[in-house]
Formats: sequence, structure tokens, C-alpha cells
Amino acid sequence: MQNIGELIRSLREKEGYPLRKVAAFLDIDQAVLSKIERGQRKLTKKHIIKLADFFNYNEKEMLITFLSDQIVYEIGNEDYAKEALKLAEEKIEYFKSKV
Amino acid sequence: MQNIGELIRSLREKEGYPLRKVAAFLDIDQAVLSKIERGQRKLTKKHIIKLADFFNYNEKEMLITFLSDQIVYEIGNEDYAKEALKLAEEKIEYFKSKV
DNA sequence: AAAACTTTGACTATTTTTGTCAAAATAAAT
DNA sequence: ATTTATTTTGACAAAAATAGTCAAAGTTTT
Repeated sequence: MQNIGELIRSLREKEGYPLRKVAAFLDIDQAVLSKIERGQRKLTKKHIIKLADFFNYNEKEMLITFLSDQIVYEIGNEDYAKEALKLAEEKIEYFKSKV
Repeated sequence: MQNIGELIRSLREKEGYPLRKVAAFLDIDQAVLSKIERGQRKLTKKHIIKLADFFNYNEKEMLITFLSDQIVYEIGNEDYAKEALKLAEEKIEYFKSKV
């Protein structure tokens, strides 16, 4: 049950890279990457894609981790989170079939 | 498959109320309510709760509609939306059991 | 045609997010 | 143990997103 920050950190540490190196690759300040890894700053889809490539990690999985974090962040401590997820799924399904 | 704006509008129209009246109740500009009803502005949880009371509408259902909209808005057109929803659900479940 | 209602867009204010930096804190290496 | 490398923290300004306000234009109803 890993969030995106933890995933990035674990990948980075597996390679033994310092923040500096990965941050440079992403073209962001290393302080920001530090915060990303501990969930204090957001990252973008583009970051995810670059990171998956950088670490040779499955892009789809990483995106799913990232997106699920966004959802949890937004509605995770709502009373009806579960029901909302279910309805959201139906809406998305419906939407797809329409467009 | 109704979004929160459509729901509010339909409730308002069922009562035959003008925007002005509901907007006054919520203490917002009627132009803003107009935009809310057509999904061009966001509303808050507090608005939802007040509206459910105002229209005698099931608060839980209204909140679920509201929250699911938020989710759809955020990840609705991502390729892996469905998978992300599933993982988000697991995370929330896990989170609950932890805290 | 007038009156009531709704929508639109422009503008400002406010809030949130982001970028940047340097110092403090921690960990690793010599 | 001291130096060196790395990470974290916090402060600040810049930029972006959101929200509030208003009046005019557009639409519908009477």
C-alpha cells in the first residue's frame, strides 16, 4: 500500500541516487523532490512518465499509483468515500459509452 | 446519471424558485449559482449540506453525487481511471483499518 | 412589450500552488 | 571525530487558480 512519494523514494534509493540527481533529471529543485517524496508537494503526470522511464518502472502502474493518491487525497476521509468511488466509476463508464 | 449541478437545478426548478432565492439562501451571487448549476464553478461541502436541508433532499445522496463529481472531474479522462479507482478504494479501506 | 429571470464576461480580490534559496539537520565517509 | 555529502525545513516571492462582484446581454414568461 505505497503512495507515489514512497514509490519514487524506494526506486531512487534502490539505485543509490541522491535527490540531486533525480531532481536534475526532472528539472526541479531537489528540495521540491524531497517534499514530493514525502507527500508535501504535488507532481504532475509528466513527472510520472519521465520517472517511469528513468527508473525503468512500469509506467501504467506508476500512473495508477499516482492517480489513486490524488483520489485518496481528495475524498479519502469523507464519510461516503466508498459510495462516491462507486458512483464515480459508473459515471466514467457511462461517459465512455456516450463519447 | 446526474451531476451535482443538474441535481441542484432540477430541485430548484421543481420548486419553481428563481436563482435569486436559492443564491440568497446560500449567501452567494446568483451569477455564481448559475455557474454552479452548469458546472462552471465549484461548490463546497457546506453548500451541499445547506442545499439538502433547503430542498429536503437526502443529504447522503447529495454528498455522494457531489463527491463523485469531484472524482470524475479529476481523473475521469485518464486512461487508467478505473484501475485508479480500484486502488484508491483499497487504500481508503486500508487507511481506515489502520487509523 | 414589459417584467422577471438567466447567462455571460470582465474585472478584482483572495487563496493556493509553485519556484527558489539558504540554513539547519542528518547521515556517510575518511 | 571531523569533514563531506545528502536531506529536510522554512521563509519568501512569483505565478496560477479560484472566488466574489457587478452590469449588460440574452432568454423566457406574463
